[in-house]
Amino acid sequence: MNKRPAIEQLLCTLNPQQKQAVTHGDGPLLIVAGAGTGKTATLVHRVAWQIAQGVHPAKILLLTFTRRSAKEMLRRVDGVLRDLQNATADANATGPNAVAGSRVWGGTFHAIATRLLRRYGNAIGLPQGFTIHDRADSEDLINVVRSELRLAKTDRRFPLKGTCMSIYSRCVNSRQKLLPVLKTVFPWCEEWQDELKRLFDAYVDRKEEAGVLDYDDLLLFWNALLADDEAGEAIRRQFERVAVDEYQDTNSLQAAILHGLCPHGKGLTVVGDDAQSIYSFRAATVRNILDLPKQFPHTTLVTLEQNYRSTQPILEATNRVIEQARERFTKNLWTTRAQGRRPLMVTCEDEDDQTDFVIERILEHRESGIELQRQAVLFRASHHSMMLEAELTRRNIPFHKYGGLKFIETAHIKDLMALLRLAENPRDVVSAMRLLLLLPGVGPAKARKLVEMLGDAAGSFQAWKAWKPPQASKTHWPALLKLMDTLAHGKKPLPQQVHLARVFYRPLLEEHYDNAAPRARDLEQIEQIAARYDSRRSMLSEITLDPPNSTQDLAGQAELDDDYLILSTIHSAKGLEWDAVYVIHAVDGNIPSDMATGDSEQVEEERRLFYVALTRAKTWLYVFCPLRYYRYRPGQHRSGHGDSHGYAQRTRFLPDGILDKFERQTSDGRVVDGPLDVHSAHGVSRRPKLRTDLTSKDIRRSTKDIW
DNA sequence: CTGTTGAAATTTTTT
DNA sequence: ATTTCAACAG
Repeated sequence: MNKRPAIEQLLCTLNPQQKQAVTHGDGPLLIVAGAGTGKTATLVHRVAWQIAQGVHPAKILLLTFTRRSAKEMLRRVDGVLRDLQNATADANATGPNAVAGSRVWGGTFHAIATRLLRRYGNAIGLPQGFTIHDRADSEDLINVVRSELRLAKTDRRFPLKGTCMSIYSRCVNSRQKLLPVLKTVFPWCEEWQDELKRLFDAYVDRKEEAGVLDYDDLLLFWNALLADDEAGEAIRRQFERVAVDEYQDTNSLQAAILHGLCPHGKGLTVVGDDAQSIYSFRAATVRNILDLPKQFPHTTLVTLEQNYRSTQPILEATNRVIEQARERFTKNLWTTRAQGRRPLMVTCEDEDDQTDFVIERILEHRESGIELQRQAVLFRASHHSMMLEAELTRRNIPFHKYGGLKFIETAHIKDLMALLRLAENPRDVVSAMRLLLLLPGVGPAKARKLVEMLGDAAGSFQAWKAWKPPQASKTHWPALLKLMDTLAHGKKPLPQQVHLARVFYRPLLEEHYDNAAPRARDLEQIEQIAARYDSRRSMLSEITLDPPNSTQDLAGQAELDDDYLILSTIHSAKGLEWDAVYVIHAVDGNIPSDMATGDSEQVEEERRLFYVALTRAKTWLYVFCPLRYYRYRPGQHRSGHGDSHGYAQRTRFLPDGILDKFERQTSDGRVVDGPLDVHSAHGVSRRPKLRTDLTSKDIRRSTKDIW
């Protein structure tokens, strides 16, 4: 087995720290990797190196934060392996392609959990065909229980379903009891402790009866599986090596799973950056990464500090931002990309101004050779990009938005999915209720009755044959019976099943929603992509675990050769990089979000979030601060604009002391030198009009008149 | 029992 | 602006 030359070749592109990480043996390894330090490359090479050392690919598990990064990593692992094989081909050292055929296991915790539970689930009494509830479904089910327990109408207001779900989820993911969770995270719900307990008990029972798992269950059951003597052992044997990306954003339950996978840390590699932990709202805890060496005493620590992404001026600015953090982060990022401009802080008059300026700059950069795909606009909350989206659409600039409301979460898609899911799992009460309530003349009472009938008949839709539908659903009902009968057999090819469901649903769609036509087109898209899945079951789980962001996303390759701009929430931008990055709405109240200024822990997380946004930039970085925000006061008539507005403050994460790391401009192109005067942006002549005829301000004015 | 209407409360980030 | 809840008409 003489693979030395090829491997040496593989390693020569790495710096000494990266090399150390890649060639580390099988003791527990913690890689603390600052932003842009080649963390993905290191992880990919490590996997390749392990395979070259004789570990079978199928025995390597790669846990990533998103499906997107899983795909990217697997692609790159394949690439490196191919290189390796080509290099060793003549030495005939690789043997009969042990490698090319079988792939590394890769995916999110939830996706991997699903695969393992389908395979080993019966060891802990899980039905083969369990369906998965997304967040909204889980809330619906908890709402059913909530009203059954008559918690909905108490004299004092009981927490809403979303809040209940958050509390439950927090308990599961942080592996804490209800009371401490209430005390620390939901203090205003503390008085409901007993009721919440009853609620959660009943909720768990209902999931069990329905043969359904929610997101939290996927982790919970995976963890339970590892505790099972036989199944746990089988899984541990299956994975000799486990690597986890973005470890700073894992929670206690996920840490427990890792412990179950690698009881003594053998074969475990963990990568992360404590300065980039931004998911505490999902019960992620930075303690996981900080305490790993305590958990596994023999842990080797490797720190990556050489940044390959950004220019020196950008790094200087971002380093200053994170230095302000209450907890000190010891890494000091440096780069050899010395040349480059300081990041630009642009003070705009208002959001319209910001929109115009951002678009103008994007087009300029594109003209100078940076295609749209290599540019991204980042923002704190999904709706912050609404005006920009409207303007981009108007100007026919293609864009792709990540984060925010998912296409899959729209009502009509959920309706169709509920129908398919009920066929897959007739015990899925939430799906059944959703479907039945669509029928005219059927309300909660009749729907509940029908669900009960279905349950008594052990999920056979024959049970509905005898039921007499209300007048309004005379035609729908027989059609539904026929449809469910066909789908339940599951004999027909999947695209045809979706087609039948779609045809049945069409009239209901028109009855329930105003704009039926575009919605119907979305459903056609679903039918189109159905052919890509092996089975209805895998289609349903994959779509709930990896929700496509848009129909374009679903369509997949079709759009790929077109160039499009990236819009993304900062959270969704994690781990990615672009040549030009525009951070918009960098104003107190947005960054940090008003919702998160309660305690300093939260503010610190918002700071890291801002840091994540800034460190996405390779060459060009823009930060925008609109000064004036229009206030929407319902009831008060607004004539024209400017009469009801407020002034915003630049984000507190860019205090005066670090502004020298930025170039500063107002949106009319003037460079500002002295301390920023809030009013300096006013009354100055506007810069020349853009190449298009109207500015967004004109548009906004015209839409105001319609209201 | 269903479907509609109006008033009141809430308003982020995601697997 | 959207979601939730209670009250009322059919």
